[in-house]
Amino acid sequence: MGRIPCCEKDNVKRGQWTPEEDHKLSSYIAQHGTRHWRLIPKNAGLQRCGKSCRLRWTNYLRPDLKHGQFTDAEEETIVKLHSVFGNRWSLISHQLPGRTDNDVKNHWNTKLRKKLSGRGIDPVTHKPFSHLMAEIATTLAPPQAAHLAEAAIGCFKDEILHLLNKKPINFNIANYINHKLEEKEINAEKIKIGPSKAMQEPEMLSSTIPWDSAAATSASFVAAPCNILPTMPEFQFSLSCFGNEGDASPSSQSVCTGSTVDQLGQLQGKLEPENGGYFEAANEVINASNIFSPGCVLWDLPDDLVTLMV
DNA sequence: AATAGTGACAACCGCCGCTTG
DNA sequence: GCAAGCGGCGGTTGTCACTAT
Repeated sequence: MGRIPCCEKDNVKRGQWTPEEDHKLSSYIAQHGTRHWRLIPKNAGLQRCGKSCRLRWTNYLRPDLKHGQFTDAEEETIVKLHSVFGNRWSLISHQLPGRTDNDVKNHWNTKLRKKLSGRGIDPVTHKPFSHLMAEIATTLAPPQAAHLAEAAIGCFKDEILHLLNKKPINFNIANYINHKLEEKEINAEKIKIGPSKAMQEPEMLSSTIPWDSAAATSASFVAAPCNILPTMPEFQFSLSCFGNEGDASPSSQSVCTGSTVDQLGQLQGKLEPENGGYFEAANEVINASNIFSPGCVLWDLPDDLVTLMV
């Protein structure tokens, strides 16, 4: 036996509120207050459910509400509080005068979540994606870790997709390698770049001139075969930078397949680019100079996962 | 110009816990 | 102590405007 509904569904209006309805509700509440929501629509002459009236009032009509854009400070507060309270929107909104739980929730779901993802941070745990993967790798035995990692990637699929689609970083490996072959001197530090920097300055990665080591911190990479790959004269990865400083630990090796960039040849075999020569060059550079340090991981995603994502 | 896709926001739904009789 | 009712909450869906194709 369920609960008795708070109003008779057949006799109530639903959907968008009209200005007239807003006026009726506001006027009534100004005179009588907000006690007994069940009685308010009846007394105010509204064909609405009491619950609907309450929502309309608390989320929109209340005079103390702010209706404009969220400020940077407000966003920062939301992110901080969300890292502590999770989806306790009411709790969070109480710290933001003039904002309702619905406002905060909507803003989080439409903007902040993606913003965090764009920075390589899992919006649920507020940890860098690479940390989560590394945790999985270090806490579980390889078979379970691989399984869980696949599940995790499934969970992060939207975020990863967002990164790949919205913030693509086309790393022109050919130009980079050519440049490095000329230099004959590779410093692993030079290929480490902080994710935020990378997001801000993607051209650093596509430039024929390698990025500035001054910008280097550390990073892990997710590599998925780009669908433009076969058509490009140069081999390209679609790379997304994850992680923060300190990520470059051996434990952050790929838990999907156990492959690191040392196994680029395998990746080559999988992808079968027409320009395999670049892989030879890549391996040469890698072997000679440790271009990708062990901590810099190419996530060699299983084909079915890639298919899912792409 | 038409259509599809996306983002932002508003509103609804169902569950839960507290209050009240 | 118990059940009904209410208000609050978080998740989900609907709607509209704007943008891209």
